[in-house]
Amino acid sequence: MTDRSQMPLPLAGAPSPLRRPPPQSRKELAVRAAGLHGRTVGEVATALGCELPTESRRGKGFIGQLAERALGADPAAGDRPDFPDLGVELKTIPMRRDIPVESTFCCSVTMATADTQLWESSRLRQRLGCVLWLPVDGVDVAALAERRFGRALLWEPSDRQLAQLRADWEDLIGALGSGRAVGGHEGQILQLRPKAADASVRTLAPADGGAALARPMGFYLRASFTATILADAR
DNA sequence: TCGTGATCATCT
DNA sequence: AGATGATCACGA
Repeated sequence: MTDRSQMPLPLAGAPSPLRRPPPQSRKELAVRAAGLHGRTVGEVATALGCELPTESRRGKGFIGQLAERALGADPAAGDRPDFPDLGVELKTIPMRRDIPVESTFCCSVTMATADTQLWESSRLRQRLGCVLWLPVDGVDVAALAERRFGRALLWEPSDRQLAQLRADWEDLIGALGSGRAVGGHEGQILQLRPKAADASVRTLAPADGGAALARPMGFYLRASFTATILADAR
């Protein structure tokens, strides 16, 4: 049997950006991710034939999508995990001296049904079942191409972490479900923030006695929580 | 248009 | 400086 995952990465100059085949197991995924350790964004982009964004403002999400290609994530996963067959979600995380710099977007909130959702079947619960964290160093030190992949961590939340997540989720979704506006200051390890193309976007959400238009929101993990996850593994 | 990939930029 | 709210790119 041919193991395509062990084939050398293609050279630059390919007609279109390449994507590696999906990994067949979590083990294989972990091995691939380990292979990125120490490589720069520029090296990996060249190997896959990806062009680097020219302005930093235009580069949002680039490293995440590059990592998806390098590891063989399913581009059509939609709101399923990035590796649907493995139940694994991929998150690149910008680091500064071993500390996460930013919060981590997890998923959007279906505002209209915020009053009837349950934790166990929630989008957040599904997406955080197993996460491959891929640190990327040099966020404020190096140009995009010089930033370097760190040591990946395949993580499943502990019972305690799951309880923390659930408690925050229930508080936050409960507030939305009751028609209350929620800002980023609420939640111990999770937060709700606006998530839309711009500040004018509105969607239908529960309101006192009915429904009203509100800003679409997304769940984010606070950087302080992500720091504990990554620190536990070191 | 929505959801996912995040980072940017302003305010405190 | 850190955190919150705003914004940019892409694919289905």
